[in-house]
Amino acid sequence: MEITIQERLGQRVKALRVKKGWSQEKLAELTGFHRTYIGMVERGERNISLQNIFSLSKQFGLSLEELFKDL
Amino acid sequence: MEITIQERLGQRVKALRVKKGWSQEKLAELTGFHRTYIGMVERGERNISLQNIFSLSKQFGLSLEELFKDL
DNA sequence: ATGTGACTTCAAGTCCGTG
DNA sequence: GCACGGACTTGAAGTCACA
Repeated sequence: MEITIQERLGQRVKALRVKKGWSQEKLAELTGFHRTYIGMVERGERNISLQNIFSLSKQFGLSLEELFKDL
Repeated sequence: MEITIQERLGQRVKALRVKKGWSQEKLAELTGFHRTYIGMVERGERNISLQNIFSLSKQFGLSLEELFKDL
């Protein structure tokens, strides 16, 4: 079973979040998303929209290009 | 008025499509999207999802990183 | 060959909770 | 601090007739 693009992005988001020392709740608070949604995104269960991808990348201080680097 | 991220992506998609010599209808056929949907994406009127962004990037033979380069 | 408004449908995204 | 579930509301996906 191939890993999907949303799972790959989810893993990236989780790695970045942990690196920042943030809980899912903290990232939810920073981005304005719901805490359960962050969890679903990290598990690759949600097909996130461009706007929301952009919100996450900004929170991590990354461009979209950087966010998707080697993904 | 700032240009939005979806408008920037739309312009990028259009530029890539034109460079390939494709009409919106041709790109629609290749990606499986509706012709009018392609137009709306190019005009930045749709908040496109990760899956659909990925479908477009594959059609252009680009990685997501490349698609978002300097965007 | 493309722009636009108006749809319907179903997934995105929220909010309550539990172990 | 996180995964998971049920029951919501909102918004993207996808289509069409017409200009």
